[in-house]
Amino acid sequence: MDAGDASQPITQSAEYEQAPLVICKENTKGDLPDSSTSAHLGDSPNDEDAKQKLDVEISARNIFNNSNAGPFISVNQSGGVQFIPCQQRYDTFTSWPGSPIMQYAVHSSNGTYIVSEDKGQATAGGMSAYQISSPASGLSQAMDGSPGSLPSPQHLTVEASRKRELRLMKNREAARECRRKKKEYVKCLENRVAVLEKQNKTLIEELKALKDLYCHKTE
DNA sequence: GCATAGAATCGTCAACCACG
DNA sequence: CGTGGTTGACGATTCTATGC
Repeated sequence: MDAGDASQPITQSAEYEQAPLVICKENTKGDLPDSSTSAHLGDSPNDEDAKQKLDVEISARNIFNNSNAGPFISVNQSGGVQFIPCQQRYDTFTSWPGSPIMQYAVHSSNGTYIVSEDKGQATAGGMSAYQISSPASGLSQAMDGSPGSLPSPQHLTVEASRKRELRLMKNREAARECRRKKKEYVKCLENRVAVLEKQNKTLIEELKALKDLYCHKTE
């Protein structure tokens, strides 16, 4: 769509599909750090450690804070399992207390699981990611206990719980995607305003020039 | 450095809608 | 009519800017 075409009505779906023309400089916790932003580099932007830290942060955010990352679970050295709220993922991953030995993140698009075995390795950008099982087969069977047997009340409870978790996970990701699209839509509108304002200014100047020309001719 | 207000972001719920 | 996707609303949490 031509951003300068003001005569076309704006439909939400069309705008959502369009790539934003205005790239807003943002650096909020939920978004990836802008390369031009030095806020995360500390006091010395040229410092090598600081640069590496920024790379690590970008990697961590890419993996755990964007739309591809689902629920996040850690297993500590004593075997305890911890569910980590989405908002705490990034901080947890980059400054982990208690040295977890394993971390899991469900990959929504293909149902695989990302596994990090070593905090230091992962935060250094060398995170190992591989497929463990699909939720539809391995994990769900492990949770159900005995596939093929008659459903017991306990089984039904577990099944209901699993369904709820699945629904929550999907809705979580849907909300993320919805917000992303909304942001994009707003950016498109802002860009449209900028283009139309510029166009308006040009037309006003053009009109003024034509008026001057006309006045000189009639004199 | 600390306290605080406001902004930003997130997960969840509920309502709505489209589809099979 | 059940199911799943989308999105507004809400409360919780985190981040950021500002004043002291």
